[in-house]
Amino acid sequence: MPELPEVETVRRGLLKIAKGRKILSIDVHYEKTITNDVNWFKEQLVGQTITDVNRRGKYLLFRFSNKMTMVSHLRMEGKYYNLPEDGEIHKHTHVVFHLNDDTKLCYSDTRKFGRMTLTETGKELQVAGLKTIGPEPTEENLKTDYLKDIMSKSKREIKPFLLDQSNVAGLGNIYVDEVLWMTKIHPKEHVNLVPAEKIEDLRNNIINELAVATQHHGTTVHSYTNAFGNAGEFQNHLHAYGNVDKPCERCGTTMKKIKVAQRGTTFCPHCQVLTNESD
DNA sequence: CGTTTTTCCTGGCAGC
DNA sequence: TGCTGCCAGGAAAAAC
Repeated sequence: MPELPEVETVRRGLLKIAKGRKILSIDVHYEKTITNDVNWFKEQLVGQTITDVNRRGKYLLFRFSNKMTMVSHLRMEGKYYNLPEDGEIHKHTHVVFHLNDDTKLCYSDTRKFGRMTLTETGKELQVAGLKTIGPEPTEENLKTDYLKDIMSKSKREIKPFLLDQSNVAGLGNIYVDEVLWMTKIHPKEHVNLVPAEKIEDLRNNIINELAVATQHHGTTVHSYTNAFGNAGEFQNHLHAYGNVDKPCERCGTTMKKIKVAQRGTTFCPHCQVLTNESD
């Protein structure tokens, strides 16, 4: 499930194989992937050149020469891959962009959750999701005071709070479990009860963890072939996610898996304790 | 308005 | 073997 480090890895791959290429035609095999009218989508993009690919949170932003932007979200299993023009597309390929260098850029998505939305460049922040997106998890954009402020105003459990992209952009199930383990916060802790010094710690851990995971090209959970974002090996550096029944790397206590807000959640029951249990 | 629940999907796997 | 049922999960939409 691609989170910020994986999406950033995909973006860098796309720059190499798509930037500067012109779209000759587009095949759409599953119309719901495109949230616009499909014919309008094709009319706008055929003949245009991909000038750049940017990212905001987990959203990819394809820039085109006609001042249009395609917002692409991979959700659970969306992936881009490229083939020679005469190559056979894989199962679950929903959109194919035929490019002017005798290749095609393919989008496949087993669970069909991913979406593409075309909009005028400059108006992409009006697209659902981007309209309410929170700050990027970087030194410059994610300030401790901001986190302290929004956390003081909410009584939600911290796991769904951090998964909510309107609070902080880019975190998903894997990295939320990681940063909560690092910061020693129980995933069900209510955010208004987290002490100030832990909020600063949490903020630093979020920024650092996502940056380091990006350096490792992200985490590969399932192995895919011919898809970007599958080169990552950060799964070898995870401390919580996927470590159920293993000893905590800090204290040796057996890691537990529970459900928090409908999400599978792995944590250390010794290091990560609820406030009302410890006092 | 803030928060929780439901919905969208398919492959994989447990259980019979 | 083949069937049923359940699970995984990001975020929009609906419900509360």
